Amino acid sequence: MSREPLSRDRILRAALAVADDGGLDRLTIRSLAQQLGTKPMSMYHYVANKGEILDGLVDLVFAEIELPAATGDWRAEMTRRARSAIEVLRRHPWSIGLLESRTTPGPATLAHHDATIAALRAGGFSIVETAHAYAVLDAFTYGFAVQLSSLPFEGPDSAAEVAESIMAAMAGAYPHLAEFAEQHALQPGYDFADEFEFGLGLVLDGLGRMVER
Amino acid sequence: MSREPLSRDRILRAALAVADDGGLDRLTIRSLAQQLGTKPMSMYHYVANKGEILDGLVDLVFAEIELPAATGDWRAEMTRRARSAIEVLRRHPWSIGLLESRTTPGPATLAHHDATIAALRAGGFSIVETAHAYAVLDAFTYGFAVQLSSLPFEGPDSAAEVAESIMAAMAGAYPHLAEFAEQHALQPGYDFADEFEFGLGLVLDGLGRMVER
DNA sequence: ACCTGAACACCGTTCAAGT
DNA sequence: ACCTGAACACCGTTCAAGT
Repeated sequence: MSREPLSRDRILRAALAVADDGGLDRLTIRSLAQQLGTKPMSMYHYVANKGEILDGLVDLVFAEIELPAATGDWRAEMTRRARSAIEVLRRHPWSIGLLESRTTPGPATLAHHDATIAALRAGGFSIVETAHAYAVLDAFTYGFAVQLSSLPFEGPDSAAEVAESIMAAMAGAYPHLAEFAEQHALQPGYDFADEFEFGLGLVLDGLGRMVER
Repeated sequence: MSREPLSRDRILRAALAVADDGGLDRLTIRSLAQQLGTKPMSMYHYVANKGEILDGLVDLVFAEIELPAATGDWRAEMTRRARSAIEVLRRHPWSIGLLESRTTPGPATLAHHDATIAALRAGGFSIVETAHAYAVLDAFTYGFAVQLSSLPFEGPDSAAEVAESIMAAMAGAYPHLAEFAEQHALQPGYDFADEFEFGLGLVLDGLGRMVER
């Protein structure tokens, strides 16, 4: 089928595709080789081991996040960056668990850090303030992505069904949780993703106060 | 060696010990059996599969986090809870990647959620405000734990050495990142963990403003 | 009832061999 | 130079058998 020669790039793009539609568990050297129309061992000419593929994937995901610009309007740029990051992590939920375990940053990852620092500095943040801002922004954004990905339900329909049954057993032992679920989280219009804008606004407001005083 | 009979509890405690000193990769059914002085298949009388062991581990970790009390002083209770969570996650870094992938909460997990909601409600938070607060607090706390665990270095000594060499290659391509690292992150007294209190304070201040107005 | 040996269908990776 | 078959040391889990 695929007659173009193997390459590190082609391997990584195929790995991204496999992970996107089967999750990280489905991504094995063997399945990857099959998807590429080669044999497992062929790939070891382009990557040292599976870890290097995972590192490459993390960098591919980072590359999809919009880079902030050093315009001086740090709030607009950080908002755009955070929203883009959440979108990208929703698109590649399998990557969330990976970002934490891989400690060898690739070029796109480094470029992303560089652009973010540049945008904050251009907005008037000192180096110490930049450190504060970066830590709290990324902790919030990344943590929110984790929460989103670990919600037990996908659609708003299944949510109610799944939870309703748990609820009955729960009401006695966990009254506050039960009340919260019934009156809020299980209501028709509820979407946890909406909490992102509140939290992001809260963090950005706090940072605004930090630099103004 | 160990003559006390096998039990779900004994299996989970052993699994926690294995994960604590070898990481999650080292925790296999086979290694666990050996640690317990039994054979792999014996454990299937107490747990359905490995996933159930992982679910149990997550609940054991949750059980270690201090429960907030419904005293009305929500800020003190949320501070205590967040600090405790970070401590616990540092003690069991392997669990961080697990919390996200396991979607069947155990009793300690549910009790934790219940107590947190109760503490916020007792502090005067409406249900909607509780949802806001819980989302942003947990996103920040959990995300910060992830950042901490993915730092490439442990001690403050190795930090400089590891990074110094990267820095040289980096300075050209990523000038802002290089400047930031040199002038801040690689300075002797720097400890990323210190950013936690800043971020937590920022989030709590924001929540305080939300409930006061 | 509780435990376990053998076996199955998988992994990532090494090593020696093909073209 | 690029690719690959066979093999090794692992996995989690099923199934049938032991006590």
